[in-house]
Amino acid sequence: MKFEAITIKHIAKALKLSVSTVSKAMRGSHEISEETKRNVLAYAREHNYKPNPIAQSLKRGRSKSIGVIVCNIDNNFFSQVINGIESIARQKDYNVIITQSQESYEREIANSEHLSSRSVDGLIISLSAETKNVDHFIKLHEKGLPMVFFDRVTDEIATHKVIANNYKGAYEATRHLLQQGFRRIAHITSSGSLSITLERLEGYKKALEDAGLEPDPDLIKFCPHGGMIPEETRQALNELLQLEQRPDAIFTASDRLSTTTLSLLRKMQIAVPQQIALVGFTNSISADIFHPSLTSVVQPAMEMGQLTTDLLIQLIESKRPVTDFKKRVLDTELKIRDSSLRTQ
Amino acid sequence: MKFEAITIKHIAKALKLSVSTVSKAMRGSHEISEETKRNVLAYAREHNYKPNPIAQSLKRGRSKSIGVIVCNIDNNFFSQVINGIESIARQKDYNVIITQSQESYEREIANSEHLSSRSVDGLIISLSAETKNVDHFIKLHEKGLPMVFFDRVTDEIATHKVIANNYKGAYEATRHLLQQGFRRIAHITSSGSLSITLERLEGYKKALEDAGLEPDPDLIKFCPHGGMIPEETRQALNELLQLEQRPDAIFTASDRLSTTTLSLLRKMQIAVPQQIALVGFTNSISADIFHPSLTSVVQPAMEMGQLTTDLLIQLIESKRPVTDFKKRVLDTELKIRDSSLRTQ
DNA sequence: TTTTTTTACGAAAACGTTTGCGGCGGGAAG
DNA sequence: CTTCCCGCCGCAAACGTTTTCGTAAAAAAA
Repeated sequence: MKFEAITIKHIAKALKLSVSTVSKAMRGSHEISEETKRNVLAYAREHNYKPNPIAQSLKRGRSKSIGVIVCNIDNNFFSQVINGIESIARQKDYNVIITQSQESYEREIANSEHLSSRSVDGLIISLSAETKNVDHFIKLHEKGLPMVFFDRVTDEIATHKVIANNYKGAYEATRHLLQQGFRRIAHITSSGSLSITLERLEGYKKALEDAGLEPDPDLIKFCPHGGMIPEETRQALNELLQLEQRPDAIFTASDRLSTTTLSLLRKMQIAVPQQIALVGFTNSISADIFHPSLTSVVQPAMEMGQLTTDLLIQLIESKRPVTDFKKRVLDTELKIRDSSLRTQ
Repeated sequence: MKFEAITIKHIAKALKLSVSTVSKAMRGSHEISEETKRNVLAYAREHNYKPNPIAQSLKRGRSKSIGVIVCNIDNNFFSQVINGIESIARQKDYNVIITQSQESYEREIANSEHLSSRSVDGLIISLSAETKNVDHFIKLHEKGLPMVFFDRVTDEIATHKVIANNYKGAYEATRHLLQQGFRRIAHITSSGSLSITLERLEGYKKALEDAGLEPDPDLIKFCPHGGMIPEETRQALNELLQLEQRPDAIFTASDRLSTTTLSLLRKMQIAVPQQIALVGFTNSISADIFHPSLTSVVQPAMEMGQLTTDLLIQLIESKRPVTDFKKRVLDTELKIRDSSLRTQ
């Protein structure tokens, strides 16, 4: 099954012109008479001519498409980011090719190779939880492939980055729990190799310290696979619950960890917030109908996607090599709901 | 900023061969000696040669990419479907280009034009709620562009379709409410022009009739924009609540409608299921931590995506025109949770 | 009128592949 | 000693563009 489109040749033949003339007319070149341009444009419009983007790509050496590597889209934070990416890309006539690493280092490498061999013009990346080594991206970056990181970024590559103010977001979340009177606040977080993990951890610790509390390593649990393996989260939670001094609140560091933790607590019949309070980083659109409604640190996901894409396209379209790289930090918002409120 | 890759020409020059020989060697042609093949393959591997997919596309007239049009990915049903699409596409070395209609007819048209002019080899489509007319797809289909519909399908185009058993899913959901003793069961659904809407509506009505109840038109509310406009859902719900005989249960027909309805009921302080019970079509991974946990009709979303993609690729790669089109119907699963349980 | 400039267009190469065909050399068959 | 065949490889065209360069004819300047 094939589907033949009209080409510049057909127009040339029909109008008794050369292909070059038609091409120039289509692009409004000054070396074509107004009359010819009108004729060509009219014919093109009438026959719904669209230049073949593949031929254009081959000629120009640019594909007008950008690749995206995220851990997974089945998650409100990332799907909102992608909404933002798409809106800008579309506006600037770029295609978006989305791939998912599922938090796997190997799949991240496979995706980056696939995308670059697919000749995307640039890459938007949020690292997988398993990733400890970014050589695969360094190699591509050295070859000149523009890339912008968001959310889970790396310091090893000099390029633009867009992140939320994770430190501040975590600080505020923890401070809120402290203000509510909780004292043994645990932290369930993602892989220790992720930038977001460290930043959020710092915010959490600082809030404790500012309240005169010493961060307790026993209360900090890492999930190396970012919660993609449910058992991982279950174990982290179990370890917390079996401490002699059980935590009275938990601060979870990502979307998936937050929902999984809430779900587990519910299954274990542990009342939230009466027995354990909960605050989580999440962009879930349903956080207000959770049981209990979940106090959340919300990231400006859509805006992050838009900003990231803007920066990437700037990079792609810049004539001269860019050396001035920005790290844009966007503020989060703490939405206080029931899961973190001190009862009685 | 450009990023030069190694081409067949470089290999040819290095090995003192012609480009055609290299090309044939790469593809294992029988008219090339084993030794030459070995040399070429070795050199290619060593220098990490990857054929330029754009040049291949131009030559072959196929782009090895498929376009997807869904209403929006910020929704567990669709993101799970896309997971399924991606897994098969990747496996068969196709790219996936995702676009969102946001339930808008105009954006759906714009997306279909954009994708087809981007020379995708085929289209995967779930219609927008606003769409009443599918001429834009008919035109593309007549030109020979392969397409497969899923979820929200149309009878006007003869091609493969993949849907859930909406009739049965709705029937079972309604019957479950009836078995729990509810009698005035309302139905909040999407646009009346959508296939899923009609099928679910039929299932709902049939269950009522089988229980000896007459479907009451006052209890059936349509949301022409599929719930993308929150006000729409609010109004539908308000109208139901203001009936002289208030419903004692609601059956919602889509992911977004379900979560929005639950959220509204909560804001209005209407106890679920005590005052009004709720069952909804939803693939939300968080349905079990909703307040109350939401009884859901779950669709096999991932499987639907996989099946759809399989069928599309069959269509794309088929030598002869396909005339035998299938409509695959997959069973849903009713997950009974708290929101539908009769209290006392 | 002759020369120069301008206008408007066409020819051809190039982007990186794939593929039909033609050719060269050597061994087998006549 | 010819003829034929076959294995192996290169030439060139093609996919649909863009772009450089060349060149007619018309217009302007001399």
